[in-house]
Amino acid sequence: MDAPSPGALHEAVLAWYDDHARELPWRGVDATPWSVMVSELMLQQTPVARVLPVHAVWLERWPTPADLAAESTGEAVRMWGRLGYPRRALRLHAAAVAIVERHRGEVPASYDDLLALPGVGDYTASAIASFAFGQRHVVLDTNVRRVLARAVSGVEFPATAVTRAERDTATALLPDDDATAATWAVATMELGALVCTARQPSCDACPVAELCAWRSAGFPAHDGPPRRGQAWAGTDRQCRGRLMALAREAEGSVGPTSIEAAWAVEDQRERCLASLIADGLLVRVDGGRYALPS
DNA sequence: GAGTCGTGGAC
DNA sequence: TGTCCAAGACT
Repeated sequence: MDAPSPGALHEAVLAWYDDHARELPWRGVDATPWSVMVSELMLQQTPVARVLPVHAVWLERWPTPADLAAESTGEAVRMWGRLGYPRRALRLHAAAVAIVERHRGEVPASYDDLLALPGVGDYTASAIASFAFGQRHVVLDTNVRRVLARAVSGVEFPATAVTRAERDTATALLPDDDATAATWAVATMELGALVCTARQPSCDACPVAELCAWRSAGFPAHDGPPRRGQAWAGTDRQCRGRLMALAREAEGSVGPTSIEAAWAVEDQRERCLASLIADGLLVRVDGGRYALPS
């Protein structure tokens, strides 16, 4: 079956979004470019439900980039809590510093300026420019990629990495005017997050089911390389996570007894401590103790 | 371009 | 129960 027409897709998805969009703090009337930016960094590889409480605490405490920039990186890491990938907290802090230094404390509106900030890649720069500033950008996150793969290309999952053809498809579907393009971006993301989900899509509730190329093809199963899962038990990531949890929860520094109890394998433990220090997530203090950077 | 980097909920 | 996966970035 041919790919659905852009006009039909737009109408169906935008109408659905108008009725089904979640009310999220970074979408509210009091959202700021900074609150949008904080949400985007937190949402990288992290579900909305877990971001909500941390985002609220962060914006209460650091309502502007300058407020965060004035803090220690260790405090940012501590307040990141258990969101995961704590280097994002460092990058957000570094981005706040850069915003103060280069942009007079205001989150920049241009894609290029955003892309130059730490922790901001193509997706995040496009998302901030689109959601916070109402600009027209291709916003290709995992949700949008899956929606387009199914509805337009007729396959269950997109390729591992973004392809040229995929970006061309998304570009061709982008509405012409800024405001509609921005709503289209958030609407397709929402559709992927709530309806066109990875494992059990709710096609019965999908506004584009009648237009969907994957559905009309009979839901062919994924035909690419196996999507490998992420190993966890016994990995450096697990070890680093344990060590960071110790440091976050400590009043001051953490001593060797706690550290050795947290991870028994010595060479791996030492390697991870070294990598955490290299990342700027930990510092070594006197007496073989470790702490969040002050 | 493939590996690495946390965490926890859902099924 | 173990597997999958969640608004990616960086090297």
